[in-house]
Amino acid sequence: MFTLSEENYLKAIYHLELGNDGGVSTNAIAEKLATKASSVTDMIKKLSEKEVVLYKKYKGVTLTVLGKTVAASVVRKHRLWEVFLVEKLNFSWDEVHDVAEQLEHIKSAKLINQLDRFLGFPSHDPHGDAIPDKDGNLKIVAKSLLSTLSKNESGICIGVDDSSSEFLQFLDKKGITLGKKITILDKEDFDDSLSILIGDKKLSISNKIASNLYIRAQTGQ
Amino acid sequence: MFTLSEENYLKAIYHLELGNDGGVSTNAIAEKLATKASSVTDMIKKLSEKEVVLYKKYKGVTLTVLGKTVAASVVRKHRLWEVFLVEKLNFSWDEVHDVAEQLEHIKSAKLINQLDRFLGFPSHDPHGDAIPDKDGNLKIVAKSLLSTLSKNESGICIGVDDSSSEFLQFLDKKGITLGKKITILDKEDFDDSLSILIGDKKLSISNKIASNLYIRAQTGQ
DNA sequence: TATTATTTTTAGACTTGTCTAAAAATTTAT
DNA sequence: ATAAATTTTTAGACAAGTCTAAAAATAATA
Repeated sequence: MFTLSEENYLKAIYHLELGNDGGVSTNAIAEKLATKASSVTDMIKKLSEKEVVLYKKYKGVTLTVLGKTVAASVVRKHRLWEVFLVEKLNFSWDEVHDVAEQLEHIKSAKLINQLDRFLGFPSHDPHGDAIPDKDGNLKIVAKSLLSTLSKNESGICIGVDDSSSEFLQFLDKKGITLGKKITILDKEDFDDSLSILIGDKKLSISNKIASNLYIRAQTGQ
Repeated sequence: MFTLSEENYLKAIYHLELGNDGGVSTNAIAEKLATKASSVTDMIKKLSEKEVVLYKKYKGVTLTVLGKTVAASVVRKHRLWEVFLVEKLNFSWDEVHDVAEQLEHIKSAKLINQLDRFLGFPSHDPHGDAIPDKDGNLKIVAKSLLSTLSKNESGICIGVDDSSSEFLQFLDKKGITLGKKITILDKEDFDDSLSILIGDKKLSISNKIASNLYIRAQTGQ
């Protein structure tokens, strides 16, 4: 069994590993968890003894297979609860994170399996992130940032990179939601802003926005 | 804000106060929480400083109005989650307690209000216990133990006193569920066992069982 | 009422998870 | 390649919540 704190460290390392290949640094973990490097070192030693991370002094950590399984299970719970909150309890997608951070630590295999079934075995959370299956495996979907598409290309909006409240609320306001088709009408060389078609609406969005939206590229137009 | 541990103490005191009138003793709390009297004394001091209990050395504790509100809110959450688990996730009534013990500590007013709405504002949990409203008030229903009824009297089964897995599973096996009408056909003087009619079935139950079942007494038969 | 038994509190210690400040190792830059 | 900057670790401290063992207060009994 793992404590709440241990689970949070494992989850942080899990997310950081997806970005970086190779070991995750002490400082990176400290920043992610808003804690101090010395605290991270202490916890890493504990996790290392529990054989969920591989640790060499000054060389950062990597998750073991066991560690990855535990972390994925926490992520799975987090994302399933997010779906529950949005689909069943009418939370908006920018309100779910803090509550899911708490719910992800509830320990009950039956609870999470039944919740999964109750929700109809969803594959993605409200932000478009894939939900790990019972064994911790993720279905990987080829995705690209909207900012990398060229003029006249189009794709389906499948997720966000930044999921801060501000950004999500901005998207709501503009009518940009998961599953909608987006077509690049024009690209401005000056500031890399885009003119896009979403549904039947024409919008102008900055490069910053376009660099935070994931698109499933479409074959053909 | 209250810690998980503080909430558990407040809940324990809340439940003990409903039984005893007057102060709740250190030992009673220790037994309820399966901890040591010395730990209870420590925590009581903390709760006293936070003004959720009144404490005089050697004289036990009582909840303040604030304390009662906090405790009732935890109980409210516990019971709403129990309803959720049974109604939506197909838990049986003997499986819900441990999970609800965890879920009751999740902090989010919106979560619990929306859950309440989602469940259709239930008034009772799966064991027949009333669910406190937002302000912590309980709807009090006159109830009597089945063992106190006389021959030919009847009533609706509305709750259990003992809610251990064993007892609940026993009731399931016998087909005794909340809402069913029970009529006393006969009472055995020798061992106080009862012959009852439940639905269209005749059953013989011991006094121990009858002393753990609550009945809403009916006017007339 | 004096003595015994029980309950409650205190004192000191331990664990978990955190912190600050300083030392050690590693990396970067001159 | 040596010095400077950065990262990481160690050492020691602290708060929360718990424990054991012993002392103090209260309750029960003779």
